[in-house]
Amino acid sequence: MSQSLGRALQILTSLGEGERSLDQLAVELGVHKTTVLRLLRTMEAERFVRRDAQHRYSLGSRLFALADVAREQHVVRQVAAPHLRELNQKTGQTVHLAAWENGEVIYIDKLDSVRSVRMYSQVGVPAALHCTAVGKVLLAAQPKRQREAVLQSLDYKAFTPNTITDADRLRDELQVTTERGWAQDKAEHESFINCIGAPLTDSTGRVVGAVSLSVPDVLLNYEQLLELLPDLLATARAISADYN
Amino acid sequence: MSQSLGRALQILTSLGEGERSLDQLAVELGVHKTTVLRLLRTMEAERFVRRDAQHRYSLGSRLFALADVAREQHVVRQVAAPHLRELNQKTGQTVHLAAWENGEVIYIDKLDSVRSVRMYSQVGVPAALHCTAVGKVLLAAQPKRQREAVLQSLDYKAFTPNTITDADRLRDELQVTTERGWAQDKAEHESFINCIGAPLTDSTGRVVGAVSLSVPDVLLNYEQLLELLPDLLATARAISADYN
DNA sequence: GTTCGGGATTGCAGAATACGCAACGCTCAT
DNA sequence: ATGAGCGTTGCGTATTCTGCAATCCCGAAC
Repeated sequence: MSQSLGRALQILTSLGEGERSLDQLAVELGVHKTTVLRLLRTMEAERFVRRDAQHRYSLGSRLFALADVAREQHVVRQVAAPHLRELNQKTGQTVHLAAWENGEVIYIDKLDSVRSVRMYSQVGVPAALHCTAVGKVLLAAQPKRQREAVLQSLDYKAFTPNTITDADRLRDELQVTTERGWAQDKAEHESFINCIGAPLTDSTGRVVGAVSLSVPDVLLNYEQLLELLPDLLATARAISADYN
Repeated sequence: MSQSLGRALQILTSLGEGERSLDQLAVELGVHKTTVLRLLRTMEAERFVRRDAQHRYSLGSRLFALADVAREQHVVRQVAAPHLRELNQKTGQTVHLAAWENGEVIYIDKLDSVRSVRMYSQVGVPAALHCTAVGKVLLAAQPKRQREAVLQSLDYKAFTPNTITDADRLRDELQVTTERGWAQDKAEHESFINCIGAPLTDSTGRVVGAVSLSVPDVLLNYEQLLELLPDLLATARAISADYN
């Protein structure tokens, strides 16, 4: 592992939370100002960070440019996008697209509900594995070894009273998920919000992503949400079919 | 300057053009595979890159997450956004927002024309300084020393027959720009596309950005474009006023 | 099932590189 | 004027990075 690069990435992450001055960053990383300065210089030269007139640093424009491509490059996203829009319009509810990345489940795309009820998901950020529909779908699809490893290492934070908080119950839940072909989240992550999620597969049957519908209780109760299941599954199938 | 960090940024830039394998990257950078591997590992750990099952590397999700914040953070963009939308809707033409960053002019935001005539600008990417309205506005606003330095170092690439190709003529043009308070681009960057641009100032009068309108000749000739000048200037004033 | 080959990965020793110290400079405020 | 608070620079040291060579892994071909 490269030390200086690691620190540089820390800097970027930190700048993601807001502007910083030179030694604010030095203190945060616990290194000498000089070190931070040299890293910032390097990143500034490539426009990964920018420095304003008052010598405050923030994220640079090369980052937007890259991010736009990164998003587009995501093959899953490309083929899924039109179908997600359709599902979003037909149901009027919040639609999520997520993919397995590097031992985590990451939200790749999000289409908000027409009634903008705020949800704590964000594109590019990892989803909890034990209490989201997409998390369960993707975890259930992992090879046994990896799945077990993850089951053991999760911290099972209880977000709501319904959250599954131990490996055994989650293992059972994954089993059910695999068998019926979709996952549920009955207010396990956010109180009063239920979700259902389905897997996306490539031509070989390998799971490459997950789609989900999220609906606040006040709009539809869980049984009413289930009436949208056929739409969700149809969307998942359509995306999978497009995904040659 | 940090060497390893520099190489890491090169890797990211390269991945921005598409997926790469380990030694594709090694060849591209002209370094040993080991070196590339260590850098990739570090970035993978922070989700700046991801690796698929076939060991091909691509940009990771941390990047989207950061970019979203970066864009929002851009103070200019925040206050400008609603006004730009308004200008875009009123005129129906392509609107650009750009800012000075680090010796370059970067497009921060772009709202397309309703008639989607394609333009070669892209958010996050630098604009040419000698042949775009935003470039002229922002260059004209730089302190003399820096302005002169830039004037000398530009390469004055001739994109069209109208492009200004030497420092002296550009210096005059900047002079005019400053005096009348707005800049023109009469098909200097793309043939058949004219632009007008105006500066955004903060409360102290310092120029913090530029807005421009771009219209293809087939829709409006230059004189007709000038009829939109009051709208452009009004928008620029409104943004500047909001920018406390 | 075995062998082959391409690519990824690891250990290691040498050397370039990044590190932190300390001194300097700059700007702003008192 | 004077000083405080930051940012910046030069430089010697040793830590970190580098590239080589050997090894491993995985899939393909026989």
